[in-house]
Amino acid sequence: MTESEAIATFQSYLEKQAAVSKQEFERFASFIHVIQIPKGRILVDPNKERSQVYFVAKGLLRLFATDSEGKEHMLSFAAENWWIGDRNNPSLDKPAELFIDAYEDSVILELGTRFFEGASEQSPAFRSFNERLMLRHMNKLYQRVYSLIGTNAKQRYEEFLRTYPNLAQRLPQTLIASYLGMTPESLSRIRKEMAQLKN
Amino acid sequence: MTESEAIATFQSYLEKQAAVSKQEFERFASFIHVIQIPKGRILVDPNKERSQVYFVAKGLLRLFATDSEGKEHMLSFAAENWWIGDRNNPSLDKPAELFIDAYEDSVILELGTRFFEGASEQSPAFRSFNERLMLRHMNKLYQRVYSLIGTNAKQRYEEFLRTYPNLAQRLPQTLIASYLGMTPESLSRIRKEMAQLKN
DNA sequence: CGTGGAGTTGAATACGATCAACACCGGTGG
DNA sequence: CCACCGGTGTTGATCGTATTCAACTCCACG
Repeated sequence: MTESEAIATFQSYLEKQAAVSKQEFERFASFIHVIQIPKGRILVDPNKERSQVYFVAKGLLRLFATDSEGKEHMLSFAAENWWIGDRNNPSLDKPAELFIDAYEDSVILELGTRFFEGASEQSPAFRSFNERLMLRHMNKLYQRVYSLIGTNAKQRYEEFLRTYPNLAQRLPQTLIASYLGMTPESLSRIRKEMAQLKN
Repeated sequence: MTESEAIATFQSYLEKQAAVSKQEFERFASFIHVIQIPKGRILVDPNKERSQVYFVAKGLLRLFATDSEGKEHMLSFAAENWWIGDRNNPSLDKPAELFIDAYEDSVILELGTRFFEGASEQSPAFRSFNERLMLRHMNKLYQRVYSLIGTNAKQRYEEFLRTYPNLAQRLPQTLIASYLGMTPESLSRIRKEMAQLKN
């Protein structure tokens, strides 16, 4: 995927989802920075400060934290037409460090403060879309908190399948398990049990 | 606490935190609706649609979900100078229902879409403060997700004590336990263990 | 007083974690 | 072409953390 294809993807996304016109888009397109990133490469780590918001044009990124023992915990992921990033307020103060890396070869758009300021000024439609997006994001997080404090491992996995049916195939079980707060072994057993009940 | 004291509290909060001037404030103060709510009263329930954002001038509110068995799960709470609400996108689609109630006698400000639109138009300072507020809120949610998927019950409680030292005294253990995704019995044992280690 | 909610404690249970062995596959290099 | 390897997932056995159920204490409040 070329840079201009990536930008075109983004433009069409904003046109459809946010009702941002082509003309408006062109006024802030210069703040966009396209990045090609190969599978496995780390995009953001807590040492090298370079924490922005990213729009995924192609591929799959993940946001995770490592604990004191080096174990990784999936906080978030993003495939095509999704956003990811810690939106400039990094750090889970704790003994945890935030990373973003590419789980597949990806093409992403790096969007900094200047982009958001520019776009919000140039396009009221973008501003209100961005606000709605953040609200939706917060609601998803509440949903996830609820399922973590209120349901067991099997229910969480079932909800995951309902919410992200497509990603369930694309992500390895290890990552899904981590996202859901369980071990890969547990997830494997849950899947086995579910498969048996089908008969 | 009188209505005008409540509004004055809010005004002074916005002045200090958001750099909103008194003059600006007066231009959108008319969209504010003060509510006195006694301990135990339900403010928002999934049936009666009346879901806004609330600013707590005095008292303590909690946002919780009930599951299919009627058990309550604490999603959030708010004491003085905090915000609470599901910001107009209700519903954890699931078999869960969202409620907000007063855990203490409270005085709160009801802030609807018209308030946010008005304030953002009248005061750029408010708009940018509101955006920062949402970012901070999202980061707190990520922090909470991390502690739920990455740490055990004791660590979660210790983190809670560090993050909300004041609320730890004000909230009954039942609610803290629910907030942290454990049973009251477990929390009780954790506290016992911690008290013994002190000696 | 007496009643009910909150917290504590104990015993038994269960869910999920851990540790370890193995199967399966896709890719790499001899 | 096959042998080997590492990564991913599966399965079993055991362990441990947290839940469940139940009884009891302690207050605050009527």
